[in-house]
Amino acid sequence: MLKLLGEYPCKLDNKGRFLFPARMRKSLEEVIHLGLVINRDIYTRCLVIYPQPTWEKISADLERMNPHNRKHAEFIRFFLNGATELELDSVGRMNIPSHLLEYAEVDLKKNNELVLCGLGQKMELWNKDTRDKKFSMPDFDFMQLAEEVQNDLRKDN
Amino acid sequence: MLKLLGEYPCKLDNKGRFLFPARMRKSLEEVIHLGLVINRDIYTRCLVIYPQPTWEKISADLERMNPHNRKHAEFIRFFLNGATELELDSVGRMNIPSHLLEYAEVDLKKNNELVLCGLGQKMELWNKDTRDKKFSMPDFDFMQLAEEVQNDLRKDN
DNA sequence: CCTTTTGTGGTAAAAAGTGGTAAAAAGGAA
DNA sequence: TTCCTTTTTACCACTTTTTACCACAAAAGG
Repeated sequence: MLKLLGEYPCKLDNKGRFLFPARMRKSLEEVIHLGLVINRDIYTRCLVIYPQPTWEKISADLERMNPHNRKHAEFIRFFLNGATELELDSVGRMNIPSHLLEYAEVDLKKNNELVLCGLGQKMELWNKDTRDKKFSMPDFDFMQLAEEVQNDLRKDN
Repeated sequence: MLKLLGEYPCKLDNKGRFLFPARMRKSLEEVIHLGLVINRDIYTRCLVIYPQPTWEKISADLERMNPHNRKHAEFIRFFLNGATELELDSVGRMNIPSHLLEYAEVDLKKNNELVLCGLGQKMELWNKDTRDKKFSMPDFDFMQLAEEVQNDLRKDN
């Protein structure tokens, strides 16, 4: 069972290739040979990287949707359009499609610093600036968020 | 059943590695081979170190959350991103990720003194200065805090 | 058809991380 | 106190990872 954790700073090289952090590669040892899929995150301006087994679960969910329902079809279109299979080269680099980089607000000319984060079964890839800004926003109050979430859980018991 | 207690002064070496105090290592004897997880504390600028069994309980709570609820998702993101598995080397040293050190206000250049405290099932790791300051704040009145907490307990019974 | 750009793959050097050891310091026991 | 053991510190050597380049092939443009 995958339990991806932690934050790893990383960069794009001058050709825009993304060097996958060695530590995270090790956490993925068991599954990385099956390949990775990268896609837009639905809710925020970051990218999500799924190890193949996780992606399969997501695919299964999509297949349960109704392609004749307009809303569902629309969602599926948008979602699948982003998704791309990724391969690492011998040094552990990969090419991220430019439309995805744009979505994540990454502009090679301005800034090549990214952050790769573990989220259990998947990973998130952020533009460092975007992420820093997000967590330092005045309306991001983690302590309050934590309290609210804890209360939600308590109610369920 | 773990009952971690006490305060231990400790330091980072010049490469930023944290030498786990020998006494605490002994208190952890039974479980340390399973590994440790370190994370940000939710409410204050210190780090929390969980022996694996404790971490598993926390993980179980997280899994009960709803990943499609935005608040929950946000919480999970921030919480899991901080967490990192740690291993001690043969001498009992470990590498604490730099983003966590930053969170705990530890700057290797300025100050490498830390305090590790036992808290029953988990441990807290503080920057010594931060901790000293906290306990000497004019608004930190331990006796009053104690009274309030005791009263809360009485109500619950 | 030639020139320029872009995408790939590779490599050498720099930087960071890892592991070990000797000596110093601290803690305990006699 | 003094001696002995354990713990910590300060180094050093080695390995891995990352960075910065370079070279080539394919594609694009004139």
